[in-house]
Amino acid sequence: MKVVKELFRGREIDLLPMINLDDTTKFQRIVYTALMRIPRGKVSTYSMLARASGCRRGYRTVGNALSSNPIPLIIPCHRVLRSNLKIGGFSIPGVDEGEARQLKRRILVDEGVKFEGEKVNPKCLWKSKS
DNA sequence: TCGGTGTTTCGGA
DNA sequence: TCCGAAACACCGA
Repeated sequence: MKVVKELFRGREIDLLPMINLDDTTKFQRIVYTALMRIPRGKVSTYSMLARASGCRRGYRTVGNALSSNPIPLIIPCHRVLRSNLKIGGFSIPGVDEGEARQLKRRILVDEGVKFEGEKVNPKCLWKSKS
């Protein structure tokens, strides 16, 4: 948990190589890689990740990949929102769902993402095409 | 083998 | 504009 704190205090992550991708599928790796490309303070959506992964209708798979991500929070699954800019679901094993959602929002705020109620500021959206 | 998943998109009314 | 259905890929029972 200490590491996690450090992560969101502004330190960039070089932990990607540490992540064992052997247990992940090809599609998941694509998703994770795309996720890592999201800069701090930016967020993405399931749809965008799906597009980035090559499958326009792979959003469900993306959600599945995120929910079963090897290292929650290190893989910035918290930067993934629904297409309507709402948080959507977020759960961490061993953490209450409500707590996890709060944590997610807090992390995003800490990273510079601006919230408008339950939604995030569209300006904080990260576009793979830029 | 089957159904569910942190959802989205598309077509018809 | 709104509602219903279908959709890629993958995981667990």
